[in-house]
Amino acid sequence: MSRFRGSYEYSVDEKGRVNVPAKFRKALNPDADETFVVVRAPNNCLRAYPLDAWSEFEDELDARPQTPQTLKLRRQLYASVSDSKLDSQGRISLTALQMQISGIDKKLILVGQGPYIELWDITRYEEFLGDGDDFDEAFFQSAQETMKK
Amino acid sequence: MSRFRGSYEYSVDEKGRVNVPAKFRKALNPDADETFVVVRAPNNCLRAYPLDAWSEFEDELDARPQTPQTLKLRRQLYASVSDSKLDSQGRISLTALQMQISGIDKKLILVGQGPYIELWDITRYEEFLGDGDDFDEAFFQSAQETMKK
DNA sequence: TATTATTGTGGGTAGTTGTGGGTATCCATG
DNA sequence: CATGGATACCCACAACTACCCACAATAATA
Repeated sequence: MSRFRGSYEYSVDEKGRVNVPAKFRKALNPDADETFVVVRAPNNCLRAYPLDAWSEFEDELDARPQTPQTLKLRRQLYASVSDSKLDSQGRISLTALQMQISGIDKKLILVGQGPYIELWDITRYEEFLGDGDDFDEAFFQSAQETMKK
Repeated sequence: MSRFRGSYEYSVDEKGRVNVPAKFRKALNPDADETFVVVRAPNNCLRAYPLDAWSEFEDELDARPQTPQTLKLRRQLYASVSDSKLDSQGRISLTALQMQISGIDKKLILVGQGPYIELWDITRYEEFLGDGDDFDEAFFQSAQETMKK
């Protein structure tokens, strides 16, 4: 399974193309067929899933009972989904909608989050993390959770 | 499992490379693929986990339900994460962000902490420890906590 | 204490990667 | 069929990374 770690600050060109860091490309599972699925995620950022991981998620989504909630979620999710194969220079491209939602226009940051990558407009990212430096607090809380096992 | 003991005072070069003490390299689990995952830790220091140990933690993190809280924690954690394979001279490299957070610029100390290594700017480390020698107190307090369980 | 081997430090260099453009091809539309 | 817009492909330059080698410092051995 693909695992992404580290954060990289890049830029989108005027055609909506984003370079995927070489490290991420190397970490990409061959089953993913060089393809990322980009989708909207909470806090107005984007996520890029390797195709194979996304397919699994889709299967799981299909299996859910069709309640009004899941139906709504499916519609909202799929509205923003695009799949994008790495081009010959190792880039993927974002749709206009995705750029609009995420506020990405020039500088962005790609953050490896284990099984997927998050894409943020650089300004929004710093704002999100900068809201009070409660890192230490969060850390100890998490450590506690882990220990519960 | 890897076990690191002892502390070593080294220096970062202008490219952000840090030598890993020979003793630590020998203690590294072969499963770690010569790779350390460096991440921010409490008190503005850094931790280096062997890849295999870090992966276990990631699996546990992935298994958690995606609530706003866990998402934020993940982001805070991953914001500073990098993975770094030992180069041909047995060094790992720190990112600009990691050096900024930890204040490491020239001299640093690597402290073996059992399953992981802590990296401190040498000045901050001495300040942190120097704030009153409360070793005895800490020793007895911690021993008591352990007994409670 | 002398000798040798190992380990830490500091660059230099070649290859890879990121950025920005240009050009061709395809598709929808008039 | 012609036109405009979008997409994919290709190339060139700049920047960076990883690799290599040399030297210094330390530790180990006799």
